[in-house]
Order: sequence, then structure tokens, then C-alpha cells
Amino acid sequence: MMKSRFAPSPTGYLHIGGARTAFFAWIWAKKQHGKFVLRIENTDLERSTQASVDAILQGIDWLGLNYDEGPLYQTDRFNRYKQIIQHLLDEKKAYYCECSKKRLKILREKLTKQGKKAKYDGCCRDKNLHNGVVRFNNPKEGVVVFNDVVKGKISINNQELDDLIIARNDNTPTYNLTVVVDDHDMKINIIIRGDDHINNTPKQINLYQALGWHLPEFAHLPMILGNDGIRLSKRHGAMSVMAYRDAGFLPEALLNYLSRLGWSYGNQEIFSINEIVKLFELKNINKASASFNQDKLLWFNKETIKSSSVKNLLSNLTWHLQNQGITIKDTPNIEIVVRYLQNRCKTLVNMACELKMFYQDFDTFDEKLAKKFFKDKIPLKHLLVELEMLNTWKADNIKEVVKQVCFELNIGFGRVGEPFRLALSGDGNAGGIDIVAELVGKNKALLRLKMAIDF
RNA sequence: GUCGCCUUCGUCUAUCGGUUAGGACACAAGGUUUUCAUCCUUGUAAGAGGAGUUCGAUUCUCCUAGGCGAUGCCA
Repeated sequence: MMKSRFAPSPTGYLHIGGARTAFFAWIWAKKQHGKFVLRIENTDLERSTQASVDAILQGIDWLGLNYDEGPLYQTDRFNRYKQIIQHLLDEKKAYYCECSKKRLKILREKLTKQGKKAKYDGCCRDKNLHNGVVRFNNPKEGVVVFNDVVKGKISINNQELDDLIIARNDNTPTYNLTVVVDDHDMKINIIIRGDDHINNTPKQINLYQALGWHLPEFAHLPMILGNDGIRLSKRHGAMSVMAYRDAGFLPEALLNYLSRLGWSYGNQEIFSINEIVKLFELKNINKASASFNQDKLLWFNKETIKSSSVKNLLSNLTWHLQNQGITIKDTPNIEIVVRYLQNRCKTLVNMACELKMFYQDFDTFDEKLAKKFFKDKIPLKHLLVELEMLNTWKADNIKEVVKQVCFELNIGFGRVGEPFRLALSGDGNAGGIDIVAELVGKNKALLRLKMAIDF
């Protein structure tokens, strides 16, 4: 059984980079018919918060990345870590260290000054102490080599590695220890994570070996950089995935875009989630980091909206309608309106805005446009008279009436159509007037025409 | 500083030694259209630099430069 995991630390919301990592791990599990585990890495009691846990869960949920196990919390497993740490101590594969932070700081500075790798000097290694932090007794010689699924062969000399701390002064375990224990205990056999973890991997491999455990596979994903070329992180320019919902993006569009940051399948750009799962290969992931580009994401969103089912749009639209305080009525039929709007809206925020005119009345017109289009009221007056007499309120018939007015006044379509559009919409932001007028309905259309004439 | 990873149009990418280096976003020009938007057509634009291997290198090797990451009692 293949098993992957996403293991965020709850020190902030779920951002774009984390979302892509989660997505790729999720895809791989789906593709292999394996399991996807969500684990919250909250051993740093000072920085972890429940609010962050909630935010991450909300983000994962909105993206639709369902997990088969979890959320598992590391804080629930402290006894297990303690047991492993004791085991390592007993085996002399770990030792207590009482060096002060001050001494360590001075040591680091000294080594850096000498142009050497800043690492612990092993001062307490053979002192047989019983207090302080616990350090892993990392092998002093040899090379750690592993075959990364996306990066290929990576090797790091053990001399570069530190006797890393695996338990803090207060006995709480640290990241490198807990990851290894958890991934082993949870039977994770492929670790998909950001390549900022490459440097941790040899340390973890040494821990696996010290514990006599089988190694999982490693797949390190390239980072996502911001427009400025600097890595996207909580501290730098990374938007919460929920901010993308708020901005009117569809989760499938975000995911499609994220998949294309690093992964490719020939020249294809647009994929359904199922297609990605079917076609995805870790081997086809680029090794280099990618820059996040808002414009392209917007294009994906536009395309996704266009090809989305009305049902899906509607369910994603609900939040936006509430957010903008729009109440849908029975007429016009919301499905028809959405079907009409889906070809012209790039975001759901945009769609909700354009949807307003069909369900909500207004009492004024866009000043600038009114000045331009309501200057001459004659076309509107003619329109009103003709439309009042129109019995069959259908787009085709309405169009005929507009044409008729143009003919009567001997003016172009635009001279009638533009004022009409502004009269109907209030802000001039609408598509073809015939279909819009039909959807708005005869009563309201005539009312708005009168309002425009009096404006 | 040290170590690791990376390097094709502005951006995302294709290319599994031989291509007029392809596609997408953005941008520009033109067209359709009743504003906006959509849509269609066309165009501008790339292998970091230097050695080597080879009949031939974007592709393989090395060096340099640049970028990113790590160097935490963060993850």
C-alpha cells in the first residue's frame, strides 16, 4: 500500500507553496490507489496555534484534498518520541548536552569566521551527562547518498552534518526526530515535500539507519517563488489559499495552475483534476523553482469557469453571493443567468457583481456613462413606447424592436443599444442587450427605462 | 563564509545528441462585436558564460557566474 502525507506545521495559514506540496502528495496517493495522510507537526509548542490548524484544515477542505488518515497531531505522540529518544540514549546513539546557547553562538561565529561549516563541536559527546538537550550522535565519516525521485542522486558528506538536537531542554522532541518516527510509524513510503528539506534528508536518513528502519523514497519539489524571484513563504508574499477563494477563484482552477508550476504533460495546459491524477508522474516534475504568475492563474480561472458545470459554479458562488449580500429570486432562473455569465466572467467575484442587476434594483446610474449615453433621451423614449407594446418578451423580439427604433430614427445600433444597456444595468457592465433584457424581465426593464429617461 | 540544489522567450514550460528550438500566459497589431468582456488571426521574444566529449550539442562532462535553499533548543 502506497502512502504519502502532507505534514504542515501550524504556524500560519495554508499558502500557495504548501497547497501545491499537499496537492502533489495527494495526486500521487490517488494515482497509486494509496492513502493520503494529513499530519500536523506541532512540536514547537510556542509557535503552533489552533487558529493555524483550523486555517490549514479549511484550506485543504476548500481545495478538496480529502485525506484518508488524520489529522494526526504530533502532540498526541510525545510518549512515543520519548521512548525512541530513550532508546537512542541507551544505545549510545544519542547523548545529553549541556552547552549553553551562548557558548553555541560563540562557537558558530568562530567557525564561520574561519570559513568552516558552523556545527556543534561534540563538546558533551563523551561526558555521559543526564540533563540538557539530547543530541543525535551523527556518523562522523562516510557519505549519505540517496536517489531523489525528482532531483536524482544527491550526496552529502557526513562531515557536513551536525550532532543535531533531537530533544529540547524541556524534553519536547524536535522536527528531524519526529518526522522520522512518524513517517516510519505511519508507514509512509514516499515523502513528497519542498526542496528546502533536502538538507534535512541526510540527517533523517542517518536517524532511520540508527533505528534500523527501512528508508522511504524521497521526492523533493522545487520551490515556488514570488514575482520578485524570492521564495514564497509565510513571511514573504504568499497569499493564503482562502484569499484566492475570496478573490473569486475556483479551486479546480487554482489546482490546475499549481500543477503546471513544475509539472507538465507535453503542451497541454488545461486539465481536470481526474486527468492530472491519471497523467501525473513525479519524474515529469521540473527540477528548477518556478515563479508564481497571477495573470496566468486568472486565465486558468476564466477557462475553468467557461467549462464548468452550472451546478459547480452555483455551489462555489454561494459564498460570494452571501459575501456581497445578494439574494437570488425565482426569476430569472439562476441557472440560465449563470450559464449566460460564465462566458464573460474571469472570477466569481466578477460573476456575482454582474449577477446583481438581474435580482437587485438600483436607484442611480454610473455618472460618467450617463453623461455620455443619456444625453439624448429620444432613443430611450422610442424604445420605451415600442417595448411596452411588445407581447413576446424574448431576446429575438427585443432585438427586432431595437432595430426598429434605429430604423425610425435613422441611427446606428450603438446609439440605441448603449443607452439601453446602461439603463438596464446601471453600470453599463452587461453583455448583449437582447438577452440581458429578456432575463431582467419586461416589468423591470420598462421601469429602468423610465428611470433612465427621468435621470 | 561553508555545504546542497538549480539555470530554455518577461513568466510557466516542450525537447529523451541532428528541430526554421514548439506551446501557453502576458504584451503588440489587426479582425468580429451594440460599451466592457468574449472570440479569431498575426507578431515580438529564449538555450547564463567558458572549456571539453562528439561528425554534430539546448541536450552529456567539467569550470565560472548567478539564483534559491540550508547552516535554529523552527518545520
